[in-house]
Amino acid sequence: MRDDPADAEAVNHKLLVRGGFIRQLMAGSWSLLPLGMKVADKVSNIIREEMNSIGGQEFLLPVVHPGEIWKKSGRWDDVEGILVKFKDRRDTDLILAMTHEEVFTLLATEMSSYRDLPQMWYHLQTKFRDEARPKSGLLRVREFVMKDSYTFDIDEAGLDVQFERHREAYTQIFSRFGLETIPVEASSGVMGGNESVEFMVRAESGEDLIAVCDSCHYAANIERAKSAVETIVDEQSDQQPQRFATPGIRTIKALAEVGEFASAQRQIKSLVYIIDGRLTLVLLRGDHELQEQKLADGTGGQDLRPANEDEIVGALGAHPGSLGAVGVDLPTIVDPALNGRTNMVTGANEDDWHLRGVDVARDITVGEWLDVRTVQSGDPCPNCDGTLTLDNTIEIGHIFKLGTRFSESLGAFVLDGDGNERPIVMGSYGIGVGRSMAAVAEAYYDESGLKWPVSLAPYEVVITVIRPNDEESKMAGERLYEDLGGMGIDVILDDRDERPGVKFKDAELIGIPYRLTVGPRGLENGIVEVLERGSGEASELAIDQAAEEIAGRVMAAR
RNA sequence: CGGGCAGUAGCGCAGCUUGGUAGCGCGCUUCGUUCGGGACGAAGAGGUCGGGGGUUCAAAUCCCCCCUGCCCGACCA
Repeated sequence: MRDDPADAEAVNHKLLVRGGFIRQLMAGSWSLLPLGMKVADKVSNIIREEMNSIGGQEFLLPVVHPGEIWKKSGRWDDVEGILVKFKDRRDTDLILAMTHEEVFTLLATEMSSYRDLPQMWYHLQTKFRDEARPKSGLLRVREFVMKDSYTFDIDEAGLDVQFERHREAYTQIFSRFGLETIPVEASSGVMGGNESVEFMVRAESGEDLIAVCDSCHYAANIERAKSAVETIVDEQSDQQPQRFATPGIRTIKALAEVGEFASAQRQIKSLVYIIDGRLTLVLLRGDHELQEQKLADGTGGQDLRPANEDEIVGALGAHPGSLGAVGVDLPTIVDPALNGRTNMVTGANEDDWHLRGVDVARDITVGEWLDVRTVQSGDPCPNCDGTLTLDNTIEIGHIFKLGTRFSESLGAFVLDGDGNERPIVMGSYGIGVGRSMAAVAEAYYDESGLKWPVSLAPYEVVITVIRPNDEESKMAGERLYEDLGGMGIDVILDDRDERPGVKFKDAELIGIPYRLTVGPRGLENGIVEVLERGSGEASELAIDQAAEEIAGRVMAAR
């Protein structure tokens, strides 16, 4: 294809489609073409090598599962929405696997002794998640192949070891992909594990924000990131809160314009949430944003949503824009950035009125201090004196300490050395194959097309025969092809009867790392030309040494 | 699920306002001339105009319903 597909926005989408790697079937669903298949295979094989090297054993589990085991694990109801459920001819509930904890755990029930542990099992298998909004080519899809591994240990200490092994293997895998990953603390979400680390790659099209410290190693997903609070010294006020009229003012911004005393930093933002059915006030500094995931994680709330207007008016007697917590007897969660603040401004729970002179400690009944604010770029690091910045990233791997949720619900117990029955302690670890391809595409490209690293390139070398009708050129090209192939190099011969420019453009679009140009002009002098796609560097090699020299370079770069 | 944009040949697009039976570029086929960075000429092939219904003598074009894709948001193991 000469043109980018019109409906593509993301780089990986444009170039992978244009270069003939993938084709779309429907939203979030892609076919791999032969070129895409070759890259996917290389991704998979690198993952296999590294998984095997840390003691992983490869399996292959089914994609369609009985609904029953998902009911047992509790996920049948937990993940409503993206989990696809259907029935077979016998009216049995079935699901399409979105991951494979249940089935692997079921297999683990065969083990009965701590002597069978530890285990590390993995497979590369299709997952289906009915995402609300697939997008950005292969970055966010509904059907995809994932390497997922699962570890089984007698105790937390064992889990820690396997978790660390995965962390190292993942770093190694991604570095072989040519990607620099940032491991970040992440929220475990519905999984409820106690620790999880995501591997993030910086990319403009990434949809995950992470906070990274510029001086220490602190890095965390925005859903979890913390920041230190800069000290703010307020003017003291001995006065009780005073009402003042604020007709028509409904936003922090509008209120801030009333005067310096009401600047956003000096306002208390009052949000109303329904957490597991309980109406709860959440207070933040005016210029801070709530991080809903932190609220969910911090409260352990399963079902959490903003209150609607009726609920708010019913509970507080005013509409959003005039809300406050002074004198209110409701569960109240307060962000620590408000700790010790005095002389603040907040809503009076009466439309068009606010309060000033509010002293948090004196005037507000704090139910719980909980860090629930969203970290902003420029915030101080929670660990050191550094400053946090926010980066757009792609999540290409995620590792979880699962604990015993699945082993307990599905009955995977073993006897320990003292003869006591104990639930197996589990971990689960995932890498998306297609997403890895997309992330690499997003990282390595230019205006001419893709620039695959040698490790993932569909072909390592392309031999471009300028004039395939010229017998000498043709023979030289074929000879090189045979020689390189014989040395185990992944090589393709472009002897199509096309004009040279067409073949050059195609090689660049597809992103093959080395191009050997064979033409009459070079052959006269006994040379072939070498073009490195990555650097754009051109050089010449004697024809009879070219194969060996290039093979050497390729192998060094693998 | 809410908001926006779009669906016409394999790809990129025009035509729609003002109804008259579909066009351009690239690609494709054949022949010729070419041949070191997306060649040129000539002759061709290729279309249920996303689907259904309606209005009309007549619908790509007007009206109604639906489907699909992309982007933003909500959502997100």
